[in-house]
Amino acid sequence: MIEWRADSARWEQVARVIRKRIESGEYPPGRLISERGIVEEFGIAYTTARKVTAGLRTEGLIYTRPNYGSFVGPEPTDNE
Amino acid sequence: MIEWRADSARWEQVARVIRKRIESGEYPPGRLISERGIVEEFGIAYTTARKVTAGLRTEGLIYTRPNYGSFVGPEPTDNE
DNA sequence: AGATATTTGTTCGTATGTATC
DNA sequence: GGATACATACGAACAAATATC
Repeated sequence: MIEWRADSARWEQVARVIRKRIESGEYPPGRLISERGIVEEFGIAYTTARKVTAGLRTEGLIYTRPNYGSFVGPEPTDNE
Repeated sequence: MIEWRADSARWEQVARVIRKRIESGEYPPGRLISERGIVEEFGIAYTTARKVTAGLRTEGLIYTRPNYGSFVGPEPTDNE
């Protein structure tokens, strides 16, 4: 369970945890936990979980295939 | 960008802009810009954007379907 | 082809706390 | 002190695309 801190937004704190899991290899390249999964695990609202994935996406740490899922790693290109 | 004036509330100033767009036909009957869209475009807080739609709703200029969206025009009745 | 399950996408509704004028 | 505005978060409903069986 996360001990929420008052000095940063919850979505940022959750993003930090997931970022660490990616960097440590706990979340290897491939499918990421779903947004609803994040809701369940961290006990946050869906709208907040959306901000988590949006943040990680902006960082380039994950990419998202619409209506399907998010993935750890760089966005794949066409020719492959 | 809106140049905020001190003589009226921000939500009123934004409502005035949207009202003009409706009356000019720039916003035709049908779906209105979302509340979050208003937040983005005008650089105001969500709670303030809520007051904008509330005001336009009170005027009867728009109606809102909960959890779905706001629409330009009169509230539809059941029998049609 | 069709039904189903899964997942993301979008939107409004509501509440709380903080800051500023 | 009250009104206004901002930031954040939770909750809920529904839409739409995708993959699977």
